[in-house]
Amino acid sequence: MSWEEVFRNYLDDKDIRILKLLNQDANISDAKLGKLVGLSKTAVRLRRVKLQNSGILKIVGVVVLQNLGIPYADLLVKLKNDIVLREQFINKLIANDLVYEVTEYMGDWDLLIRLFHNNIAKLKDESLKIISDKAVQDYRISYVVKTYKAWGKSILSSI
Amino acid sequence: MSWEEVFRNYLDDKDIRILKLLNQDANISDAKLGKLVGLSKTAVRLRRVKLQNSGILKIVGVVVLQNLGIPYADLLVKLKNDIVLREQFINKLIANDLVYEVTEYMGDWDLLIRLFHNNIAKLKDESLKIISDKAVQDYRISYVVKTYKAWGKSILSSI
DNA sequence: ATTGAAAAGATCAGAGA
DNA sequence: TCTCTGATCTTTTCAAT
Repeated sequence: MSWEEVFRNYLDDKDIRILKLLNQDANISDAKLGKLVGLSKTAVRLRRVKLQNSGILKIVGVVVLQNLGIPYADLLVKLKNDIVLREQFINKLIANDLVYEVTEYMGDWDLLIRLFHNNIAKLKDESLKIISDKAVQDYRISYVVKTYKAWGKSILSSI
Repeated sequence: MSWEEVFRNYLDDKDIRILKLLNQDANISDAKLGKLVGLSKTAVRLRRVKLQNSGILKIVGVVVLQNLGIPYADLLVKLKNDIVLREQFINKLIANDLVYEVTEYMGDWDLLIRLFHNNIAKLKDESLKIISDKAVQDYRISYVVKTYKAWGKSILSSI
């Protein structure tokens, strides 16, 4: 079962190929994309811009923390049943520069929070600071050893 | 406490500014970066390429699953203490197109696996298939409701 | 889809620290 | 030795047709 087979429900083959090629190499030009996909560069351009405007495709400059040697950790958090507190807490997380990711779950845990810091001691301090918020009911900390794959692609080999 | 203060231990000010600007907008040109940072476009280019070659910076075309309406989930997995089984399992995950992320932890859980599929039923099937591997000792499934922030930036507003 | 002007990308020899 | 600069040439982008 592949990428294409899932995305086929949402996009046509040419859009899927464009996404796949841009996932492999975000700097590929519209002209090259066109040759590979079988469209004029103008047509590719229109499709690409449409995908970007709809938020399906994002070209992102990502700092790979593990290649810098910066330690990071994931917090699993269970929140109290207070919508206002919950919203304030999430907004605080989004505004916090040291928070790399915030994902909401349905299930035992409410949030996954990924954060980073200079060293493990500071990482723990920041984690404790975050979970001391009154919106938090329970939590678990997991320190990251290594990320093998991210954004749908292996990040160990190649660019 | 900010981005810059953490990265200062690893990079100089100009590299940090380049990373930050590219994180905000991956399509900014070397010339504009140069004006903002105070370098010629050639100098910016050299720094950017160096950051990319060292794996610290990646410019990635990302498919934003939630903007496509594709459901995804995180599996927390505890592995058995068998190095060979463990390695085979991780390699299988990396090769699996439906697996979006694989992160290794130190702690109660060994792996975070993020995967996606057409619908929740298939997502569950694929999850069960993955955790039926003989390397797996225990697991938890968390379905994702929403991702607020990723790659160090809010993904709800803006590009 | 084609065109043309403006912008960006890529390369290089030489300056400067 | 390492980094920056400015000149030059190629390619891409982008809007108009």
